[in-house]
Amino acid sequence: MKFEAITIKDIAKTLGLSTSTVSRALRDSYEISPETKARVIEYAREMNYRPNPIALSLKEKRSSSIGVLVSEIANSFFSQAINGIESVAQQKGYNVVIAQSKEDFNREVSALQYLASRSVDGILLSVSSETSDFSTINGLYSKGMPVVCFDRVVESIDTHKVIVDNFLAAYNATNHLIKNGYKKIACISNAALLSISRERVEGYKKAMIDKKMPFDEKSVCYCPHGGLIYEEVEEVMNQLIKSKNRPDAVIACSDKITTNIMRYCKLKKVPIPESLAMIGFSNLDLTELLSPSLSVVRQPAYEMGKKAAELLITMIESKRPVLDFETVILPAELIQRASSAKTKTVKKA
Amino acid sequence: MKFEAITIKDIAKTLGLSTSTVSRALRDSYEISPETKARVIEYAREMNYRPNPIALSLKEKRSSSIGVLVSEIANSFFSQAINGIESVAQQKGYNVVIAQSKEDFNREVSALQYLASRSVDGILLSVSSETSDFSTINGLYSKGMPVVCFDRVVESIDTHKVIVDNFLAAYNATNHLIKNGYKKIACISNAALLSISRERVEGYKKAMIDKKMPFDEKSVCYCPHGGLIYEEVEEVMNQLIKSKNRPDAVIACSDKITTNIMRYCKLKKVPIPESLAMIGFSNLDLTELLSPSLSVVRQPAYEMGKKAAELLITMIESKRPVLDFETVILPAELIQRASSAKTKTVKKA
DNA sequence: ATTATTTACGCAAACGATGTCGGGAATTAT
DNA sequence: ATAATTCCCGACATCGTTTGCGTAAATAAT
Repeated sequence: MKFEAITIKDIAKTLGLSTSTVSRALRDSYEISPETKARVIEYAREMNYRPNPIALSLKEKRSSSIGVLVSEIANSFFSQAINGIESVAQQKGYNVVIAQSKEDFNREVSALQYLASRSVDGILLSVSSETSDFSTINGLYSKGMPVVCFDRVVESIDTHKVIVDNFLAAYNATNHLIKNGYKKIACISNAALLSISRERVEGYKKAMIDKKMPFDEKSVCYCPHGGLIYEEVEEVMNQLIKSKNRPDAVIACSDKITTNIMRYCKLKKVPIPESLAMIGFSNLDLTELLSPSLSVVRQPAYEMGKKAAELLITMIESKRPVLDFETVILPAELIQRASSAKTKTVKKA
Repeated sequence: MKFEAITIKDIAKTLGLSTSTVSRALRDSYEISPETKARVIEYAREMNYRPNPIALSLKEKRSSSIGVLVSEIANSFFSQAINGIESVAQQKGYNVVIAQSKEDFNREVSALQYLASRSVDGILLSVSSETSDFSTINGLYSKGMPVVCFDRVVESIDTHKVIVDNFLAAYNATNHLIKNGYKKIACISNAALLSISRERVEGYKKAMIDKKMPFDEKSVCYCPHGGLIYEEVEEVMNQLIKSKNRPDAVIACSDKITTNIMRYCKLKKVPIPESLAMIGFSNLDLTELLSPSLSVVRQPAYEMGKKAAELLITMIESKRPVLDFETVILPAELIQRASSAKTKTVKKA
């Protein structure tokens, strides 16, 4: 099947004009007589003419589109961020091409290369949890492709970045558990490579040390696939639960890890918070409806997307190379609910 | 900022060849000598040359990309469907451009028009709940743009369609409530215009009539925004709860309606299922973790996306106009959990 | 030695739109 | 009446790639 849209050439032919004249008439150039303009505009409207964006892109060397590369769109944080990105993009006349890495390094590279080959004017990137080799993105960036990192940033490239204060968020979340009387707090994090993992784990450690809590390196666990796979969470949880130093609370550092821990506790009949308290990073909008209602660290995903898109478009439209870069750090929100509430068996510290 | 990728012209210049020769060498044409081929291929590899897809699109009049238009990607059903779509697209060498209507007719029209202007080779469409005027999509389709509808279909266009057996799903869900002893069952549906709404409401009605249950037209309610806005669900629920014929169970016909009813019941302290049983259409993957665990009708979203994408790509690649169309009807899954369980106060019917 | 064929490459057109340039006709100035 | 100036519009090149056609040189056939 083929879809043949009307072109400027078709209009020129039927109206007995040249393509240049039609083009100028449509762009309301002063060198076209009012009568000709009217004829052209009327006919174009009638035939529902739209300029071919592909031809424009080729000519202008820009596509008026931005690429977004995230690990998964079926993830509340990212879909909310994309909403923020779209709101800005639409307003500024860009459209958004979304690609998923699924936390897979090879998919990330091929997605980047597709986006790169001039089909987008810039890229918003949140790297996959597998990625430790940044040569593809570095290569693109050094050749002049505007890139803004959000959430999971690439330290090695010097550009705008939009993140949450992960350190403080984890610090506060851990503190909240400590205040509620929990003593043996474990931390289950995303892949160790990720910036967000490091920052969150650091926040957790600092809180534990500041409050002089017993702290054991074994109580920090990593899920290389970010909890996407239930079994990796199961394994980590089994280890924690069966260890002689069984934790009484846990902080989960990603959306999927959070929900998979809840699933685990339900399956294994580990009552929350009585037997294990928990708080997790999550952007799901129904954590209040879970059983028990879930204490969460919520990231301002929509705002992050918005800000990242604004920075990217500024970069794209800047005439001269951008030299000083911003790292926007937004605060996360701590929402206290039943899953981390004080339990009677725990004496206040 | 500008990103200048290497072109065939650059290669030609440095190697002292013509663009045609380079092009042919890269496509392994027989009329290029092995030595020249080797030179060109080696240099292209070295410089990481990629053909400009925009130039290709212009020349070939195809973009090797398909457009997906859904109401919202931050919706489990659609994000799962998109995953299915992407899996097929990637395998067949297409990339996916995603657009959201946010249930807004104007956004839908402008998204369609963007996709239309030759930037995609075909469109996968699930219409917005506001749409009653299908002239844009009809116009595109009649001009030869391949379109496949999924989930929310447009009856007036004759093309491939991929849906769930909504009638049967709602029939079974209603029956399930009846079997568990509920008598006054209300149905809260998405916008009345949508195909899925009509089919689901019909299934509900049929079950009520078959089982000789008291049936009142007032027990069918509609949310024009598909439950996206909490307040519209609140209003409907207030009416139902306060009516003299207060229902003892409810069937919710969309994801957002389902979760917003739960939110309502939690806020208003309406115990589920004791005071109001419920079952809802939902593709969330943590409905088991809700309080109470939620009975759901689950759609095979991933498979629907896959099938729809396959049909679309077949249409796109078909040499002659496709004339006989398929309507693929997949079964939904009924998952019984606590929210619709029998309660002691209800005698078995 | 002359002609025919093959080999290996370049030229130019095309896709749709825009912008630069140039020029014919009509109007105004001299 | 002639020169100068507007006013409108068309021809052409361009973006990157592919492809049909032409062709010089090399080889093969006569």
